[in-house]
Amino acid sequence: MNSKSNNVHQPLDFLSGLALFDNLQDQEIESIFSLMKVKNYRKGEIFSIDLDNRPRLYITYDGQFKLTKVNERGDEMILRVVSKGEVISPMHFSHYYDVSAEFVKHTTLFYLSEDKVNELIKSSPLFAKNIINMLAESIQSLMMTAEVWRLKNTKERLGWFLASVNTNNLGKLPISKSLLASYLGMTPESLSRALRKLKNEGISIENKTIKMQTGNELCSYCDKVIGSNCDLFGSKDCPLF
Amino acid sequence: MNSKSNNVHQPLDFLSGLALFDNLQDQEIESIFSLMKVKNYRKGEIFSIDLDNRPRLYITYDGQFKLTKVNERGDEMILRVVSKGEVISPMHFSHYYDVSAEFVKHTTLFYLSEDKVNELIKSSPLFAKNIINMLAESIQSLMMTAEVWRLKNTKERLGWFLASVNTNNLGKLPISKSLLASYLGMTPESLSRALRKLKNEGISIENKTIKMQTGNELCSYCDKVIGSNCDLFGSKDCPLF
DNA sequence: TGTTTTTCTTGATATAGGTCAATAATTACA
DNA sequence: TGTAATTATTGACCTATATCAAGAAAAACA
Repeated sequence: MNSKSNNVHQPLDFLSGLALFDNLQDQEIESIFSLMKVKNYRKGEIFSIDLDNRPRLYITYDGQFKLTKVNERGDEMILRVVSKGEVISPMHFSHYYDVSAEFVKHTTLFYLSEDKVNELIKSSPLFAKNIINMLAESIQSLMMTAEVWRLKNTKERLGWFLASVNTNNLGKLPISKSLLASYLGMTPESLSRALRKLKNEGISIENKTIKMQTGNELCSYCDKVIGSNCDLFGSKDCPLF
Repeated sequence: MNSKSNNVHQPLDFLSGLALFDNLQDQEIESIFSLMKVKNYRKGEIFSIDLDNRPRLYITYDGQFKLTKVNERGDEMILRVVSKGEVISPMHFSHYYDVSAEFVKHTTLFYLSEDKVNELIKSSPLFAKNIINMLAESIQSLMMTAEVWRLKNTKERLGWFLASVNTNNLGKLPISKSLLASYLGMTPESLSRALRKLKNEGISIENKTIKMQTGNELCSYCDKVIGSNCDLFGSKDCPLF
């Protein structure tokens, strides 16, 4: 990748902060970085990940996009919202599985070809372990999402999402309400009604920030996976124990 | 593992047929086999995969079980039905994610501890690649299931499942109707009604076997991922192209 | 082979959440 | 700063599928 010499460190620092490069030496990361290509996408742009351009691994250097699947009727399902620092590897999906990336913000992606990734896996057991961890996280997140869709009603789904945002993003909503509705598998109308119900329980959103009356109202929507990086987790005040 | 010397080859042959051991040498598989433990489960038995006994990788030597998640209200969601030859690796789930294995048939599992698996990953890039493939397949299957639940109605869900059984299991239903209903996220009543609608389209089930009037009625419920191992796939008779 | 138990099917009814349409609140833009 | 465009909210209504209850069919058992 050709960058001006004065800002070449910025993306390198960025990469070494990612779990995908955990335990790798700086020079190793640097050599991987030299194999990467960059691509920019404008807000609103859609990029179909199909047979032609899938076999890759993408790293989100900046921006945000949603990974979606659309059926014949035009109904859309959001598989994942991918933000800065997150990795997706469509190279690990079936070659016949068509998904689309729809960019919510102006986005810069770094990518590695399937072959390069597989070479790295072969040559570096540490990198292989990081890839395994990344896939494992993806599985965990898909299982959680499945559970949320299947076993929770609209209010519980929203509560669950807010609880996770509250522990992992300091109460600041990372996405718009309509994107959230779609991500949670409901209409904006239902999200609005769910929000009203939560307001009765002391939970509200004021310009993209979660507000609570006493501060622990969302605990009843938490689970052990999202709660595991909460300050209260496991303490006597945590209702999960 | 201590087996009688005369039937020790049977499980070894079984293991070398698994994708998890692709490209590994016989002696390598043998040495992995010697690290494995066996456990038998009776039909109906439930085994909770939680903090205490999760960090493992399980191989289903024989039988069948469902991997389920239950919520506070007692609603159950089937994440996966695991049959002979299939592998699950709860060691790759979050340590706080509680799932249960409920045995549908008498089942024999082989397992490896998390540490052993991680050692193998470190020492064998080929094994690491196989683990990656296994996780990737798991991701693919979870994405498909999510799509089925979210974007298809009951009739379409059933049609999709039957189409996949038809290409991958020669039209023989691998599970009972009530288990199927639960797997497809509907009640047995809804499954029954969906089946009646499909009968009008020339698709029916007669003692656990799919019957069709002309033989291609299920094609309209197929998708590229399940269709990719169908004889018609890509031909002029395949409606997906 | 008959009897019990389980599984499946059918009909009647209930309900969560979708759709449609109108209005309100934001945000973008000139 | 005002106007247009977008996004969010509310209410009325509708529909797919769950629930409940009864009966039929199939499987298990003795």
